[in-house]
Amino acid sequence: MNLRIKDVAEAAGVSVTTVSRVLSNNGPVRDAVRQRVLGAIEQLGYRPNAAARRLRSGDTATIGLIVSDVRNPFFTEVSRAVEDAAYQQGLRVILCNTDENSEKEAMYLRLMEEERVTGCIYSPTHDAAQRFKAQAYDFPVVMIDRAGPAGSADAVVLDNRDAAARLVEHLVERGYRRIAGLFGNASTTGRERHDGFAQALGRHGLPVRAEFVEPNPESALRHVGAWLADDPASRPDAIVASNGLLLLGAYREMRARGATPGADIALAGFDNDSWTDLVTPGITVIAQPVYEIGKIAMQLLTQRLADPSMSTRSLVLPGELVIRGSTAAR
Amino acid sequence: MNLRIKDVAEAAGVSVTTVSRVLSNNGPVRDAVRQRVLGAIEQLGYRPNAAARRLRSGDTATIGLIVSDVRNPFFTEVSRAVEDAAYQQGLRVILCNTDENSEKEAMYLRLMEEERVTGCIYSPTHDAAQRFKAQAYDFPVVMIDRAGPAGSADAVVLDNRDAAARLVEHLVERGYRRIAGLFGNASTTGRERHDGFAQALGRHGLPVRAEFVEPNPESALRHVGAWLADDPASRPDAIVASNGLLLLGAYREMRARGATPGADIALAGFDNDSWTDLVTPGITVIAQPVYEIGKIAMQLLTQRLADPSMSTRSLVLPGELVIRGSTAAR
DNA sequence: ATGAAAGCGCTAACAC
DNA sequence: GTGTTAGCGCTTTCAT
Repeated sequence: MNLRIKDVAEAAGVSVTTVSRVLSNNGPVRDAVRQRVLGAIEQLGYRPNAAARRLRSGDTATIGLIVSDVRNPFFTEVSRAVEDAAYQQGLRVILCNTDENSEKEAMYLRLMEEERVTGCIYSPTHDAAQRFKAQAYDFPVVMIDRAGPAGSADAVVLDNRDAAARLVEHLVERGYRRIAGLFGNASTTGRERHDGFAQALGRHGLPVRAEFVEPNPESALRHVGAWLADDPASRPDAIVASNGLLLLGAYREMRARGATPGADIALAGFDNDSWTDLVTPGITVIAQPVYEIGKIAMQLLTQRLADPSMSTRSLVLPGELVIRGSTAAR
Repeated sequence: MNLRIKDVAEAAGVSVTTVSRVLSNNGPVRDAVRQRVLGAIEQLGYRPNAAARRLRSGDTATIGLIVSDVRNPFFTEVSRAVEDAAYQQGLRVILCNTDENSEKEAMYLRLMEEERVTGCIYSPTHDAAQRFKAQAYDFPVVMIDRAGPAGSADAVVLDNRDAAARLVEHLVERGYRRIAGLFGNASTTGRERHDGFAQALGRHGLPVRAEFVEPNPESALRHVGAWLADDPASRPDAIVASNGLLLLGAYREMRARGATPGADIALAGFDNDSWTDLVTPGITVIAQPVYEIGKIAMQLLTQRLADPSMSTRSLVLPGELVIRGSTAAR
């Protein structure tokens, strides 16, 4: 199958231009001729060479998607949304996992440049987001989950401060007073959620107990373990986790130590991952419109592509507080 | 940044050939010259054009990964394993979700051809697997999770019959007798697991109650709902689900109807998805070596690329029975 | 160790 | 409505 467009042209008795026009469905071709070409393509089993096409046309029809880890259900869903939207528009997706590692991040950004991607959807670590210079790239970038400094790039993010504050309000209303929080140390998101958390506690004159940790279940295990080992009189009566991975670790550690969320200590956090309503009692969470975030990111990208001069936009979506048994009234 | 290799050559005062040699790190270049070229690249911010490279070299360094849905935790993990292995070897990955839809499947296979992928890792629907002709493709294909007819392509799969049989043996040993099974109707895997299930029941002289259904939680809901509505004397006393999605649906429906797995009716199935040991009681499952499946698939692919004449290999991995409370003795 | 030049397969001017 | 041709940016003989 090392057929070239020329072979098709000969088989159909037309020029390569005509074949090209049929393939890309642009430019005038008589219907009879089109059928003849299509027939030849079919019969020979010809497949246009994507690399040649991209080189010549200067349009790669490729978008890059850089996330920390697809195994995080948040990014699993986002990536599916992005891929659905992309393939519908005839765009190909290159998916990269950075593991919150700045070296991988730099390497994948370089990969995007070499691929001459049409655009890129990017979830940067906090440091990378601060340093990010959109002008350094020839393609538009849409940040998701985490934005850089205002105006540095289009972004779609959650209203993190508000969501974290609502979690605190809910806990306070339910009678909890010694509220401790676990926040991811790698992302802007973690900081914003911390700020909303701390401010809300401050409004109630409550002490702020917070840790910034590596955003994985294991680090949650350690910190929650330490908290639970505290003197019962002073240990937290409620724990908040700033993302699904930390929430999972916190839950596991509580169960491992025989603590029932909502009975012994309240537990709440971010991300309505499927396990949170499967366990008993269910876990109170801030649900993010996950699929929508991916979909909107693609829309922002498409619009930016259509009009590069448009001013930078940041879409802030509200989280939804889903109340379950893990924050039962004291 | 519309720099070409020629610009780098001029800046460094060498020929494009030399720059190319430095870029691909092959061919002799004096160290002083190499440094000069590297400096020019760095200073200009040059990035080689991947499409041009691929077109000229004929090597796309790209592998295709076709799965039904990355949101299925099995494929999430597999895809992460494949991507890790691929990027380590300097290969790019194109990920496609077919949703068990044969049109999408055909379209993505065609995409692989146009991309001139180096190789492809593919989880076909049952029908596509039967029809699959490896000779029709210019690149090697490794099937995962589901194999085609013997010898049609390299494959890495679970020992499905054995695993399903062990699930049945376990249930019988625990005192269950009216065992019903839910099996995916789209994949070879579902059939094999059904066969192991049915044979094991047969060995014990037990009746076979099985349904082939669309492999998603919703269809499990319906069937389990119908079973639970049965006359208590004749309704199943144990339910087996042939993959993680069906198991999840079965679990939800049981809880919705107030049935506790392991107390009222036993529940067991495939895929050690994270929720299965979070719920109480935990769910007895066959755990698959998921990350390893992806990793091995890449190894098979790499070896096949190194020696295309090698005879077709099918790697069959054992599942691990993880016993939890959902199959407590009656 | 380095360079000149051909050409990968396609699309887009431009001519007719 | 169709064809001729230049050239996208790179790698790879083949010379030197």
